Amino acid sequence: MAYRKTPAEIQRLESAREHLVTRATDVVAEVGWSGASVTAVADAAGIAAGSVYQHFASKAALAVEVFRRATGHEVDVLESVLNGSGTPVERLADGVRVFARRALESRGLAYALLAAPADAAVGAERLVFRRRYRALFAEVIREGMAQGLLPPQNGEVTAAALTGAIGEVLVAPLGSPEDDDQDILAELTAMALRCAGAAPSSARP
Amino acid sequence: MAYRKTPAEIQRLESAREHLVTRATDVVAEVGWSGASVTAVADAAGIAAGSVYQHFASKAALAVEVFRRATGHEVDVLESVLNGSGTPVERLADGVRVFARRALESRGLAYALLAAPADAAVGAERLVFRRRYRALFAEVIREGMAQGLLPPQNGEVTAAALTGAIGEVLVAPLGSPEDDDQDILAELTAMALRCAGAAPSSARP
DNA sequence: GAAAGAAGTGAACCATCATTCATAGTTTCC
DNA sequence: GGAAACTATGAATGATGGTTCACTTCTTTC
Repeated sequence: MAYRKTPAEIQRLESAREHLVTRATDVVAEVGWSGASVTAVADAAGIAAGSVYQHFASKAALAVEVFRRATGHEVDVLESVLNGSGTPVERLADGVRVFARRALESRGLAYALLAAPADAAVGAERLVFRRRYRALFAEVIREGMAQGLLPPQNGEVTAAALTGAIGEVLVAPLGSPEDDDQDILAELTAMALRCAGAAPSSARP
Repeated sequence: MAYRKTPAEIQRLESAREHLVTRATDVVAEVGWSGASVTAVADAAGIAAGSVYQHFASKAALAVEVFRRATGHEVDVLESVLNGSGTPVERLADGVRVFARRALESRGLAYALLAAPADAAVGAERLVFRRRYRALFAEVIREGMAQGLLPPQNGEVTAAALTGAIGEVLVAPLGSPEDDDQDILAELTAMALRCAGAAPSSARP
């Protein structure tokens, strides 16, 4: 008499939700938050608009999930690089490089996550993640200072600056059309090291 | 028979428009773009909602005017400082300091202009002004390089980074509550100089 | 296979605001 | 003073897009 979801059914629902989040992310990457209406997202996922509400209480909740998923992944990657091997300065350079490369490889999504106008809930979430980025950078800078590789400074300020600087450089339609991503990457990394006060060319080759 | 606006009438209309822009700016500074509905703005200016359309073709046009007015002023101030007296490095430091101080003095407005979610027209305008900030910084950096005060670098990238870094530091609710604006200002300026690669303490005292 | 419980559907609903417009009020000019 | 030209008003209008819900379709259980 009692109806209980069979494991297969639970699995199916779970992957339907997953699929929705994935496709919603695609839509956001392509047309930005503003273009990602419930209808558009539902269409992309191949379900009815109403069905979105089987998985999420509101559009905002879905948007937040999309943001968390994508950004969380980037934070994890950055964290593992920043806590990897090498001197703090080398790790900082690697972190910036990896972060920027990934962003340049999927510009649409990067723009949506970093800068595009978004609804309030996503905006709030952005602040949370910015703080996490900042904390990660701040820690490496602290280590660099402790080891005498970086000059004394307010690590929080530098970390915030790095976060902002990287975002701006990646998002701004810089100078000449397609100014060669390789160049941008190199310049950005060099800038980040200067910003933290690293001695010139103390980074990994 | 013909009706011609008398000078006094023209004056009255002009200052009504002015008053509207001013009050709209206040509203935006207080509650952000999202809270600045036509009704709210009209109320603040003491006129009816419909009257807004005597002065502006659309809400977006008013928003753009508010943004241009406020941001244009900041750009002018920055420009005059960056083109002032002293070495390029000193001027860069002064520019960052002045810009940041002004932003900290009216945080609400600064946030609205720099970072707050805004409608598309304002977003587009923001890009335009960001480019102007970038150009201003880039010029000083170029001069610094020419005079051998700054190391070789892609000035556009550094300039974009500075723009982003300053914005982020100013907008982020940094670390400890009220971390003393004076400190933030000093650290931010120091960071900017490092970022451009200036030799330590080559700035004005 | 049939009843019960869920999930899926999509058209209708509704809230929010920007915008309009019929009306009222002002200013100009003879 | 009064006609003409214009400005101000604010309630009504309309567009957008998230959310609901009566109904259909699918799953489970016996």
